[in-house]
Amino acid sequence: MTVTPVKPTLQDIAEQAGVSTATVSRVLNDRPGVNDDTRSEVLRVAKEIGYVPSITARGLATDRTYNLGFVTYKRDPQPISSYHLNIIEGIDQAARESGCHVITTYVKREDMTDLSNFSMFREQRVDGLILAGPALKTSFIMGLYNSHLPIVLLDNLLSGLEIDAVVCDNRAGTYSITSHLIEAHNLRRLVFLSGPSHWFSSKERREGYEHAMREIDQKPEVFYMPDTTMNTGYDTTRDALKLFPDLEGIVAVNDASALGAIRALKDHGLDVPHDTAVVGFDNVTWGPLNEPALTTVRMFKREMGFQAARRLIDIIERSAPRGFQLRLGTELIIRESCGCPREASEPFYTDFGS
Amino acid sequence: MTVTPVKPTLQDIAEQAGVSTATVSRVLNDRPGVNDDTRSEVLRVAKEIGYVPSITARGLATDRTYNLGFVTYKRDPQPISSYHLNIIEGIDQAARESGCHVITTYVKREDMTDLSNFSMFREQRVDGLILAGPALKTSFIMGLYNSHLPIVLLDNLLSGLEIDAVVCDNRAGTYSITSHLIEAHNLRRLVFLSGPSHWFSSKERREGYEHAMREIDQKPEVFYMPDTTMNTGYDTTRDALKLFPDLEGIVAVNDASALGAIRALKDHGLDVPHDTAVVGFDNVTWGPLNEPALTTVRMFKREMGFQAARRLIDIIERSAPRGFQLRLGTELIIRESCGCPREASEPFYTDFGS
DNA sequence: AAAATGATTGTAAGCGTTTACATCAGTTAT
DNA sequence: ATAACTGATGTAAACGCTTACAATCATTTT
Repeated sequence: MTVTPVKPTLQDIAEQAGVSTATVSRVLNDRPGVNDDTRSEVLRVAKEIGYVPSITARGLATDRTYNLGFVTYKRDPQPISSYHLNIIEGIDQAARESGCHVITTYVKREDMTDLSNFSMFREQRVDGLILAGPALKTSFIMGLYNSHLPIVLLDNLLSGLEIDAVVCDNRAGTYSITSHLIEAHNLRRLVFLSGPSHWFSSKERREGYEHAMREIDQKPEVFYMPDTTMNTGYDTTRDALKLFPDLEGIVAVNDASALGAIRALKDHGLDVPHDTAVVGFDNVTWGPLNEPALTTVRMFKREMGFQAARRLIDIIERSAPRGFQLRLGTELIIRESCGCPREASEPFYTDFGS
Repeated sequence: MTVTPVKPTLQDIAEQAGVSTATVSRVLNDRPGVNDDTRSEVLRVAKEIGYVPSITARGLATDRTYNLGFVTYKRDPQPISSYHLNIIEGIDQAARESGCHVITTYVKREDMTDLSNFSMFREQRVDGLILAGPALKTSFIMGLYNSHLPIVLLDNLLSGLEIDAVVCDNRAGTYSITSHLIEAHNLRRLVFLSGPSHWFSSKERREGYEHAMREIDQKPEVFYMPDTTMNTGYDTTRDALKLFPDLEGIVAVNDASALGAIRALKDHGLDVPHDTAVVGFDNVTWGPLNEPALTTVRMFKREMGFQAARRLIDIIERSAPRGFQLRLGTELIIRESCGCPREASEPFYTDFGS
């Protein structure tokens, strides 16, 4: 059947349809100024010979790659965070809708020191970049920004810069979940487990917590952690317990550290949520599986990814004005770790179902 | 500083070094037959003007994209499985080592019906494809295979075909974990929760279980599930309980369904592992956090991804002979859900840490 | 009837590489 | 001294598209 698996080109269509390559190109790109009969004939031939455009050739001619880059951080030996999975899903969809594909890469700390390590990427592979997460170095981001490659930040923001970003309303999120602990469960002595103070989302989340605390004239107590992993959440909770033995609740900057906190409290002989409430932020898929099921703030990661990609494509294709910041809302997910009664159980949308 | 952000080309190097583009190309590709002085001068100029090759142009000339595709299945509304994360990590690394990048995409059921839906990918975007997981349709894979695009399967195998694959030793894995239940915990009445019977890994895993059961002259009891999610594991376990009220243990085809099984047993008033043992396969990151911590079989996913990518690159670059099958070993991870005592706790390498 | 307009199509020059082939200057062999 | 080789380099044609510009022809306008 496929004796000569030689790919048909624009040229071939042109010959068989008896027109020039220019016309074929116009038809294939839906450009105006082609007679309807010609158009349909070209389309027919294209279909008949199974034509597929060469993205490479098109790329060379138009100075594009039709690829979007998704860059995020990886800390050895931790695995890549599943946090990104939903984001990628959104990015992938938006990309498809515009005929783009997504190249994903995971940079380590050392990869960020010199941009030229990253040059294959930066210079040639993609039309633009989505940079996700708080752990990417500012100097790294700035370098990219200065290179004039279109970039959009996701769940991060560099203040004072005309740099596009999509984030969620971190402040409102922690404010509402902290308020929930205060109002629904009558708790007051709450501490906040924060990520590094210069991380954008940590900072905003802390502010939401502080705001809620001040409303009841309670002094905010913040623990800054070097990272926001479960292990660190565990360790930091032990510290917190020493300083505040009468702790009533922990507001964690993310779910991972919240889960660590719960472990630490349990190991310390405390009951969660009876003795101490714990809440997180992120709504990881394991949340409902934990005992107690984790109360948390959901961020719409899929949507964030989608919007970030959309934005990036706008910049690339329409050279849209830069410096947009899109802030998405959040949703309070009440489960048990705050002290609420168990609800009818939700289906398990775990992300490891194969 | 960057007044004219115009990318230097081969041409520019050639002019400044006073040689032809052919020579520059030879130098840049480490080809022999260039005088040492010329070579170093070219290199110097290239560095000085900050030259970076255009992968697109090179691609057009060499008929390559220097991109690898990673394709896997996504079932709405389930999120993308974190199962892939470790695999991707391995792929990414191997790709980098060969100057390639990885384009990831998630196909849905309907995307697989017609290969031309997938054509952008198939024909132009990548030099080869890694197809992961058991849920990709055989017709889809066959279509790709027949298109002469280099592909390698991961955690899947199409028998009777000269198609490259990297898999793990599923049989040995379930055999050893089933034997563990039998020998260490003296259990006999064990059922197997299987994925669809035509899924490669499910089939092999079932065989390992059956082998162990036959060794003790016990009739294997297999439940075929339509998928291997936690929800389905939950439901199927309820069914199993009806048929076999005196069940002593469940060997699940993967961790997700094992976790669902544990839930179902608990909801049924049974204690795991005291009344019923449960074991999984995969070693997902949630395993150690579950109560009881999950006993399972570890597959070296990172390594599998790495090897698959390596293989693919070999095929692409050296047109290595086709039809290799690489089978990696597994590792028994003993935790509590089989009935073993709690060990000193491992660090939490969750995959949701920030 | 000449000129202007507009719609359709073609021509050909890129885009930045690679590479088959040609060239040229030294060597070495005759 | 000529022929034959070698090693280093250059020439120019691809690769498969896009697109500025030119050309053609049928209508309209004057």
